[in-house]
Amino acid sequence: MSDVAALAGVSKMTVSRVLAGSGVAPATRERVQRAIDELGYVADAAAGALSSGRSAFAAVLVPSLASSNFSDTVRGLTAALEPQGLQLLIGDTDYDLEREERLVRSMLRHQPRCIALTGAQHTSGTRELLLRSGVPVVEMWDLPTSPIDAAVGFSNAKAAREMVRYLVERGYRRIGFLGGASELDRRGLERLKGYLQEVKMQGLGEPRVVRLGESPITMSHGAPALDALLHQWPDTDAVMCVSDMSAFGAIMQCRRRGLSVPGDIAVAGFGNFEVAACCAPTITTISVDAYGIGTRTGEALLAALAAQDGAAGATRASARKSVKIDFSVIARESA
Amino acid sequence: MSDVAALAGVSKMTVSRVLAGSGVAPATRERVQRAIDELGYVADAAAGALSSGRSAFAAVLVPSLASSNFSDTVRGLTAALEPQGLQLLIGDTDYDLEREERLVRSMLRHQPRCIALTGAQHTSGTRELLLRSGVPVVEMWDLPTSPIDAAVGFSNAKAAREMVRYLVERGYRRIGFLGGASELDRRGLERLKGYLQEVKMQGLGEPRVVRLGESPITMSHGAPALDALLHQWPDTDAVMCVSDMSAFGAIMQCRRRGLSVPGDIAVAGFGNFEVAACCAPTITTISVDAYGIGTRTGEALLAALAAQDGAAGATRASARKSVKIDFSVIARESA
DNA sequence: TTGAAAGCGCTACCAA
DNA sequence: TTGGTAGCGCTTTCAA
Repeated sequence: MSDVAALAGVSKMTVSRVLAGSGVAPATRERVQRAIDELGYVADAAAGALSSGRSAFAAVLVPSLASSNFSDTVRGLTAALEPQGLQLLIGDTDYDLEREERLVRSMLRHQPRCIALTGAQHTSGTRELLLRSGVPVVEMWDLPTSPIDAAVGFSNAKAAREMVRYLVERGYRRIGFLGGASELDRRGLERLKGYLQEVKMQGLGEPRVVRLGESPITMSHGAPALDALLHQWPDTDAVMCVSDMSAFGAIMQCRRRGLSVPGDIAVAGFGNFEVAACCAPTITTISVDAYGIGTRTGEALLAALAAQDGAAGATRASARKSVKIDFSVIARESA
Repeated sequence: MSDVAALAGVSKMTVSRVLAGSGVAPATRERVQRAIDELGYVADAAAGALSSGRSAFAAVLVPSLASSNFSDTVRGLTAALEPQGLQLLIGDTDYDLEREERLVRSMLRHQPRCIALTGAQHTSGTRELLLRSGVPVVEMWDLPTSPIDAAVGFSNAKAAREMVRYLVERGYRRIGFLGGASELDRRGLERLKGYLQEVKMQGLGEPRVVRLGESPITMSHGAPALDALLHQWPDTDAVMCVSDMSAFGAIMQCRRRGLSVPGDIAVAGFGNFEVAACCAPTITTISVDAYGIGTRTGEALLAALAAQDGAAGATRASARKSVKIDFSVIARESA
């Protein structure tokens, strides 16, 4: 920066002002800009952060980047935060709460302005780190009973119940559920819980649950789970799956077994992934606006930052609100 | 840090050493650690970076986080770099070279130790920024003719040619190609180029190419492209697709049209995505080790950093080597 | 509108 | 093994 200042014949302070875009005479500004371009100067963000006491980072933690659900959410966050000059610091927890804590600690070292986490469950260490840091936090994809700050999500249990009701309305009675195996995937467990509640409520008899393998749930979970379900309960007339991924795997397995979908057995998914719209048959599913969760989270984060800047009295508690995201059953061919 | 030092009854320097893990007497170390825990102290990475002149960041740019290809590569990079204490700074270029340049500039402000880019094509501004920064660079997923530093990838054209040869061996002659529409997706264009070369080489007559819509190629591109292909060349006996995504869409469309795969028409994909293994029929494809590209890139980056530390004479040129990643045709049911 | 000085929190370096 | 000092490259604050 000294070099730039010398070349432009101004002080470092003026260069700093040009970079920040604040009150500099147009002529001076242009001279400085020319010097910057000529030298290929790139300002050091670490020095700026240290000096000003505020970084330009926003931290985001998702369980998996490979899931289109979460990568859509990250895109939404990017869309909301990047125009405000925030740089995303993205971390992949791999559905591991210990790893989440390590990542939170590591990200906190960079003094992020705000942080977005996935889910309502975290280690006590994570909560403590976050609380101590004083950084605005938004939890996504769930509606925690005791949120750290704010939350943007929906009730996975309610969504699953809605799907059961949809299937019942369509005349299905012997409904199975594939998924919810892993303690790590709380959202999957919530969906299972919703299924169990509604099966009881509707008096559909004994629940028919096949718990699949590890998170994240992938397409390949679907086939063996369907086989297991039909082995134990051969008269099952509909299956709902914890995710469109496993629903797809199940449908392909039906095809291999010579079962028609939904003629012999109906199959429903969750998430409205691309495969649900493209598969033949198209897959009935729950649509959730993953991208919207990202943008809404971004907005909540920005609001918290604005509150911080504005009223010094704006307490953490005042920002503690939940944004409920809509979901809906998308009726397609498979159920 | 002063607070921690005071509480532990040592100097700041000793606290710094405990954090860095270097020569401190066990008793002192423990005392300091207790103080750290008690105060919930989290070191400021920006100050450390400024002081030491080196950050703990490794920058990564991929065209899209939603593609499992690239998210696998990011996982591989994480696996290689995180154990070395490097924190990934992940950016999503959205297949936009201008955006890539902006992201590179923005990341360079954080003084990353090294940077991984996707593809061989970049704006001249990007190249200049990178060259000037002096940071080790690895380009992934391609083998550039004039790499910036090092590269880890494969020839997408050669891979496509191998697929054409495979189809010819299987007796197909009237082979179409779906994809390669967007100038933005250089790897898709390379695959198209390989198809065209091999079709000529094998004397298969007029090429049958349907260029699909925008990047990234998704499942929904497959159906309309297949329709267009069969409309223009109804006697086509095999289709190769620029990606498993579109291959899947094409196969589902065949099903809707009552065409059996591969009986009436063979379909091949590219990338060995999960859907290729789970679809019925399973999809013949080109397998590329996306995760391995990530780990190999990470290793190349670490080697460059080690060289930097070691011999001061280690020039940029000395690191300029390409790592060739293997690919292979996975023969499955669809072709 | 511009400049000068102080200092952010840490680590490199040298000394004890 | 430990401590003191200097300074990293910026922004804040105040003065001109």
